[in-house]
Amino acid sequence: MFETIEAAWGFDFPQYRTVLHDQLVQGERELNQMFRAAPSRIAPAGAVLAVAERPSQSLYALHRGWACRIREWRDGRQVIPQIYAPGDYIGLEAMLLARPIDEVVAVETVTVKVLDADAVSGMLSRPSSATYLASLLTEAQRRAERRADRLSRFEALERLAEMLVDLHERVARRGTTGHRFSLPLTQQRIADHLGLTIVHVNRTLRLLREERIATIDRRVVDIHDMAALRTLARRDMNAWD
Amino acid sequence: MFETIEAAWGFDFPQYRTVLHDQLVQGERELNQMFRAAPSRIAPAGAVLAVAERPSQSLYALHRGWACRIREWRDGRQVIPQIYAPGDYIGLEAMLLARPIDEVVAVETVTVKVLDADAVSGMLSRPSSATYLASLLTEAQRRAERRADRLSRFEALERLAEMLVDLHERVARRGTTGHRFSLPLTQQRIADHLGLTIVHVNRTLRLLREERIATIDRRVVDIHDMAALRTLARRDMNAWD
DNA sequence: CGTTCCCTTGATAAGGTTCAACCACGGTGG
DNA sequence: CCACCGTGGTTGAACCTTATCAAGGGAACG
Repeated sequence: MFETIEAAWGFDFPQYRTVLHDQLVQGERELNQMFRAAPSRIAPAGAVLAVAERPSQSLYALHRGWACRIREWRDGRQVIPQIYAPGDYIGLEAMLLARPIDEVVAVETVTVKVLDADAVSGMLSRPSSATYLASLLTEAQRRAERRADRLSRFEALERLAEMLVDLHERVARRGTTGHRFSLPLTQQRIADHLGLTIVHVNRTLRLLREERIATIDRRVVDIHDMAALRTLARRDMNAWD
Repeated sequence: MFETIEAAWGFDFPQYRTVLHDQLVQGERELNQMFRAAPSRIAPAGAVLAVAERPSQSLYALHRGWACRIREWRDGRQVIPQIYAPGDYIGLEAMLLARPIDEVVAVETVTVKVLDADAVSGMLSRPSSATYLASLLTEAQRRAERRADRLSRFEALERLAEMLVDLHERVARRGTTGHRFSLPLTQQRIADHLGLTIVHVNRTLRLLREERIATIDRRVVDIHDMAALRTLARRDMNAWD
């Protein structure tokens, strides 16, 4: 067995970590401030918040409603790499791209705060907020890798359970208590997100319903047995939780 | 059908894009310079370049040899979210994390250039290089999402073909011509990367061999029919190529 | 009151895993 | 020099999960 490189080469980590931490805290504050001052907009269900193929160096903060990022395959099928809940930032991955590869669509009426390209550019030139943006990007990457991991190892029931647990946690963090929340996604969209067919999503939902674990009816999720759902979601398996 | 938000709200994009472009070019130059001045190290096959659970705010440039990032599940199985070829940067996703979730292992003897935590911190405080680092993170995220997409839509043969095409492109970009290259990964590792079992990877490799499209023998890849391989890899399907 | 989404269900087939065994090759030690 | 061992690769058979094809059903909206 080999030593790690750091140990072998005598690296050490001084107080750098707390310096970094301070930068992040300050950067977060700055971003929050800018969003507080930013204009707020309303977009109807189906509106395209950001277009593929067109630069959009602006950044959104989703304030109310749900949105999702949609990637279209050339064969017409779609992939939904990300679902945005209230409180999420939108546009991080497209911020620096000349040509984004997918679009963001409001799945119901949403209100968003908008930082335009100049504001984003300004943030990138301040060390604290640039570092904070980088940390948000890191987090986004981590999310993408979690999704990849689940797609490679989880089967349908587990994927669905994981999605519901995740979404519930995200809406719960914003204050909604209880085990019911609205989720304005069609089964087709859920299938596109989980890498399944709509038929199989439907059957899997029936399973959850029959086992009295959770139901999705007319865009409303009801979690009846959170413990069972979490077990299915295998929150104990991953390395990160 | 709805207009896009930008159109509806009258956004426009001025010369910001070229400003961004200049920043990126300069940032890339700066990072290259720092790596040129950075110390070079050799690590043997099996060496752990970065440890999970321990902060490692340093950045590596893989100069020679292959490495891969390994994430361990609590049930003992492993996932390989990324394979590093010569020329790749290592440690981007862990750069800002207090607690990385996976480790990077050299799969053969490697030489790497190392930027320590202070150097990274310094880059983050310069707008141009901070922006460039952010763009590298964006690219990393994109790669992760590509992987997720393939896992959700490709079957075994296509995944394997895609991997071979991708790796070939990456070694070819560094000057190696021809359709043969060394790939020091066991079938188990390939399986962990593609989300398959070792048994099925083996069978799929046999298929590629029987069809005279490609062979992997004793850690050496031979691509006999690049056109067929690219067709299998469905490079025409994605939105981004 | 018809049209249009979206959801639901059955039958069948394809793709992948699991289990179990065997093979090949490169050490290592007697 | 050869027997032994461990790692990694190979193959078969049974089974399981999911896709595909096809058809119907129900609710919302003009």
